Amino acid sequence: MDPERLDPLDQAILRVLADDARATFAQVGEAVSLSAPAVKRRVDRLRERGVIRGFTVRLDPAALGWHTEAFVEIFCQGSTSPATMRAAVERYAEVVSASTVTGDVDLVVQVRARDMRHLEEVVERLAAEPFVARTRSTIVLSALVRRPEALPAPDA
Amino acid sequence: MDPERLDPLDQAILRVLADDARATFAQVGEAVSLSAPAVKRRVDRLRERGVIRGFTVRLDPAALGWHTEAFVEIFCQGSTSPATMRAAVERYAEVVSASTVTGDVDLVVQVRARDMRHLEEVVERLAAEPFVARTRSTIVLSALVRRPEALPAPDA
DNA sequence: GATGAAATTTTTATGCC
DNA sequence: GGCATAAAAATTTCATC
Repeated sequence: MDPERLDPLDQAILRVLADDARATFAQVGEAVSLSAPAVKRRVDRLRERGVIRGFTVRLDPAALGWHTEAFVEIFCQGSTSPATMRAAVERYAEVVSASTVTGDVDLVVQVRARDMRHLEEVVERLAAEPFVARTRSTIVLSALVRRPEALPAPDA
Repeated sequence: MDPERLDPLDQAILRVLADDARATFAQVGEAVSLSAPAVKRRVDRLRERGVIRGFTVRLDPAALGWHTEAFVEIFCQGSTSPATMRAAVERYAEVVSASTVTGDVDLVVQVRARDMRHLEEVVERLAAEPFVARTRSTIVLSALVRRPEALPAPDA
């Protein structure tokens, strides 16, 4: 799973790019004491290795019309394969994340909606999926921390 | 909250950048039928407006040493302010997201850890926070969908 | 095996229409 | 918003440690 460990320079580069993925190679290089070409070569290699999956934009959900968020816990009927759950849930533009979990709940789906009315509609659609026995929703009141980007793990 | 609605061109640009934030303005322009300078002006404006908060890198958690994930539900003693919760939870490098929620639980914290041993240690640290009465953890078995980037909301 | 300096190509950033 | 241009950055080449 860790074919080659990331050296401290790679980690530093990733931290800079996590903060600003459009920083120039020269800027990253300045932060980590490396020349622009050296940074580019390391970034290219991190992409080849799959450590870097891509680059994306961080957007303000509210500015895009998403004013409501919730965790929808789903209890499945009988045994449903993760592949089935995934295929179903993937089709929802409103689904942020979906995870199978331990415990009495089978699936936790994080949903974004325009408003309560929209959220209700999404939950109803989810509840109507053939493998869904029952749902339980928890509304997000306040998003205190949102840090989706994985950073190099702190040392043990 | 929506000072000016995003027109379809802005939405298209954001979708391209969500997929590849390092695409050149010319590439984005080709996808949305606009010249490179026109794209740049719109992107600059979207940043000024705060719709675009920044650019970041998508990394493979496993390649970085994160092999375990969990939802830790936290019950608070008495009444704790969101600011207090936030300040506490923010200091954890392992915290991906934290949200105050409706229902019997007060706070849902999404945690990433190197392994079960590390997760246990993080949960113990959280449980020892002064405002925490009790925690309940749910381990993520399989991450079916991970789509952190907010995209333009589908029309009503 | 990885780096830095220099040369070349491409992109970005601006002024103008 | 497009076009043209100057400035900056990315990318390639090449020599070095």
